[in-house]
Amino acid sequence: MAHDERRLEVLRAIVQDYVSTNDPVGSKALADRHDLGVSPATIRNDMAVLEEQGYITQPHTSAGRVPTDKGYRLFVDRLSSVKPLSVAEKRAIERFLDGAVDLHDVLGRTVRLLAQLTRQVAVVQYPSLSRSAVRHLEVVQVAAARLLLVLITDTGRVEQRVVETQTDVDADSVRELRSVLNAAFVGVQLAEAGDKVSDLLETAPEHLRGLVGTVSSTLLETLVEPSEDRLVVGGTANLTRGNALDFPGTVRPVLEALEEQVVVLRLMSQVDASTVMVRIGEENAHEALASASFVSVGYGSTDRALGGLGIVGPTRMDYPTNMAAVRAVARYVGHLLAES
Amino acid sequence: MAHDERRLEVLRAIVQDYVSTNDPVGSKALADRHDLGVSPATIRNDMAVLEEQGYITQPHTSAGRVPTDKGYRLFVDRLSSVKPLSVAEKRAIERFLDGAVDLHDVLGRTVRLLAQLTRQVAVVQYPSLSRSAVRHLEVVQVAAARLLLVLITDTGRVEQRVVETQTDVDADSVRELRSVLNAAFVGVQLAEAGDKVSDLLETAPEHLRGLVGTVSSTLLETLVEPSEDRLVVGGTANLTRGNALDFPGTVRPVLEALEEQVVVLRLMSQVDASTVMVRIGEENAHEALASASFVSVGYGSTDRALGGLGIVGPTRMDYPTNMAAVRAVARYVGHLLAES
DNA sequence: GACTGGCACTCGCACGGACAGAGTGCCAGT
DNA sequence: ACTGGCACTCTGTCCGTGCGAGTGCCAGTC
Repeated sequence: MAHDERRLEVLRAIVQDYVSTNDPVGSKALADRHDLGVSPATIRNDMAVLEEQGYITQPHTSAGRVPTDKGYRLFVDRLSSVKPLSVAEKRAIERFLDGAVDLHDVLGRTVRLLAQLTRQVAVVQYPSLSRSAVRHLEVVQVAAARLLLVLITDTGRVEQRVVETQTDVDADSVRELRSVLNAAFVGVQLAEAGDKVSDLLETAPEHLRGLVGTVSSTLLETLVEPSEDRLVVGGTANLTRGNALDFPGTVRPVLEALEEQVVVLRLMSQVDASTVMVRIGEENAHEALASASFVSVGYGSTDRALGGLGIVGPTRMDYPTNMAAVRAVARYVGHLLAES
Repeated sequence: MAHDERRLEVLRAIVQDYVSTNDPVGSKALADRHDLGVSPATIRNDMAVLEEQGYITQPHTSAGRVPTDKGYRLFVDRLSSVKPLSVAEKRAIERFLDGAVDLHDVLGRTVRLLAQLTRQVAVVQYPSLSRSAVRHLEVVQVAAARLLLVLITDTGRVEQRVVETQTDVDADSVRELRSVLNAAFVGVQLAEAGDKVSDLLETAPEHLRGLVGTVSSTLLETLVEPSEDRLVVGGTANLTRGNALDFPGTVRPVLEALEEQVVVLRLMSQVDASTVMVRIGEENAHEALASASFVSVGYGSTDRALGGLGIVGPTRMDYPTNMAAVRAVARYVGHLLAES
């Protein structure tokens, strides 16, 4: 029906105008700025219907309309296409990320880049341990009965734990332990390392059994602990830009949620590497983020997402552009980590 | 002179009241809340003098007085004593920090703890590389001509770099390289590692010269780079508490400075472990922090500060309590890192 | 039946005056 | 040297008014 067509067109126009002007948009302004081919009065009728359907709302009687979460949702799903980045932006991504010296540096640059491109808060998750494989295990003796265990993954993460042994350990045992561990674990996915541990306990040389047991249990702890999924946050200053309507009252709860990390990590756990995920306002199912949107995607090869990255901002954001930026950065980071 | 005595007493009272009530304080309120033994009129005279001397100021004519940076400085230097922490607080520190599994965890807990204790933004610096010694150097081959170099310090930091070698390397060379490097560097302060490198180039076996050269130069880069001084920031949500007077206009520049890190790190470079450093407002000599105070101290043993930690907040803060908290946390962190 | 122009209506907001309250500075008195 | 009293200044607030934006509705037109 031509009717519905135009109504959606009106919704699209409202979203676009509101995002760019930062002001509730009225029928007259819409008619002026867009070629809808109808008069403000007609647009008003359409708006009344859109409001009834819950796509838009007015902050107060004599103000223009503002999209609701549902309105943004429809916009993202059906009314917009991801806007390709400019060549300059692609260049910027490369220039910004090349020259990173290690994983920490890559992620630090990524979060700054993303914050700068989108002018929102950026979040980047460390490659999930459970999706990494062991590249090397190092054992360093720091005291007679204390070992430092260092785990290096193929994704560049380095985790360390101190292990207290029941008895003193000599240098030979350390050497032996190191080669036993590496022989058993190198190349193994961490998610499957649990199984290997039991194997190892049986096959390990007699005199090392105790040591291997102690060390292995620490190793397992390191992996099981899901809180070890780290998050880098940047660009929080961007929260202070924008409209008073953007966050009701204060940005405080958002800042708190970002520091909590847990909240964001939970959202992040749902990403996959092929499609950009958008969570709008109340969809986030967490009070602090009820007035925020979260745009994220997994990075890594398409068949294996190593972790996620994304942005957090007001629901009033430029979704097409931001989705493009998030996707582009994720791709580049994926390449970067794959080849290191 | 009894005069001056009382005037300082008045200043102290103003600072205390302003910090706790968040409102400019007038002569009457002062007379009511403190036993100064004189009438409001007399206090007014004292205040006029204090204002003339630049210790206090009034936001506008009919408001009470507010301390200036200079006023806070005098308060910190001469009018306050560091307030000891309650037993409960000391308990909280121990409970909070014990059970940390590695350096990252220690610093993460520290920053949360400090933010919670002081209700300000907390910053913690990673142990400075230049003040750490090598505990172990690990070389992992990740491709025919690519090595991963992992540096573990006695302070628990782990740094990694990828090294591209000119020619392919075989497993034996890697092993040899590893032992040569460890023999040369283990126990050496990183600040002095530069000297060792040239020694090593001469003493290393002929066939390893090239390899040692390439690896060493990367190693040096890692250390020279001062940007590798990392910073953990937490409790930024606390910036949104408090008075409109606290930060003129917006907290934005403060957030930006915290993300920059460089600014804070430069301030942090001046800490020592024995005395708590307080920088008030304009003293920070950086525009973004002109309305903020920075309270910091070094951690580590008293003779060797490994790094710094502190808090950033409005100049209107409870200095005695916050200084105590910063010092107490630094001590505990120092112990913790010393024994690991 | 769909669209449009016109019109009355509702609000929020900016402006301005009046007012109360807080706080000061000054002065004369003890 | 201190104090009580007093006039003064300034801000924040409340209220009434007018304006403008934007709407909803209705009668009229294609």
